[in-house]
Amino acid sequence: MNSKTCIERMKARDVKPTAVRILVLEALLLCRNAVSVADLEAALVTVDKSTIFRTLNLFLEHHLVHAVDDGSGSMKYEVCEGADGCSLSDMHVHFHCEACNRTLCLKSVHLPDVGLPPGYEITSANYTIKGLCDKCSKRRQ
Amino acid sequence: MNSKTCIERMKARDVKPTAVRILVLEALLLCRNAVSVADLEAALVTVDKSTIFRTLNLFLEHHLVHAVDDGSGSMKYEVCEGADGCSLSDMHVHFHCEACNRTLCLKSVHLPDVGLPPGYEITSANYTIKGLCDKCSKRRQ
DNA sequence: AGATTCCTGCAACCGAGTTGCAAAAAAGAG
DNA sequence: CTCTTTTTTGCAACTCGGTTGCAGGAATCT
Repeated sequence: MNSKTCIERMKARDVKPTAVRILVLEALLLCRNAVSVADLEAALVTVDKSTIFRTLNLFLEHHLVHAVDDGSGSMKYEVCEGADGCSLSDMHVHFHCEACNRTLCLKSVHLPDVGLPPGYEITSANYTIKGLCDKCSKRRQ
Repeated sequence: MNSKTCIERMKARDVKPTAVRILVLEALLLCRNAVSVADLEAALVTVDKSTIFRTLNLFLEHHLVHAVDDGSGSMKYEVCEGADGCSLSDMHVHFHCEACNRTLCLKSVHLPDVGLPPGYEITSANYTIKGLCDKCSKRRQ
């Protein structure tokens, strides 16, 4: 259904749209939150773990997705929204729920700009907050 | 030399100061930056890896140290500065240099407060910036 | 001293991520 | 269309950070 937009996204970033890559990108677009390789493995039973890894790394290099380290032990991936990949200022804060193990995108909260000392070069940044999401904090009481 | 302050710190947080724990805490206090278990293992050749882990986890529970996930693949640890452990507002931004693999504490840059949606409970937060530190960015040119 | 509890070292294990290699698929040449 | 070359994929084996079970040792208590 949205395989067309998938293919277009890939072509726009110089990624050859193979069958597996379309499956991976579709799966990524389907989930609203940041997902792990294990999540993708479960969703795409026919595709091998190493292939998913290599595909995600390819997507990362071509700025189709970005990686979110939520401190859960496994990296999460998310499709870039900007037309030209994600710039740092487009990146948002993530919330990792320690109860349900989901990583939610707080898209409204952009990464606050911090003044780095001179000479420092930024390549990426990650602001992740851990705790309980609204659903889990309610359930606990 | 500062083993006395080590013992005091532990007692203040209800941690029995054993020989190994003093060694670990001393080593942590010695380094100005956040260090990994591997770093501590190298510094304390007589102490087993699993013991260092368990010691750090004990320290974490008792708020003697806090963990910094710098996205390098190995967790880093740092002694809490506040008298009463680290509150969230005392936490600072970290910079991980991808060239020299050090994790520097930008102690002057406190974690910017973000407005979370209602119902969310925070237990910890991590803001890590990756890139090149001043020394490595100079060396590259 | 003897019993109990806590701490530590060792070895084995787990899971995320990576790599080498060969088979399969796609692209290109004639 | 067929043969060759390149790219992609699956499999298995591996690395490494982190964890766990267990037994020996140290400390604490009576």
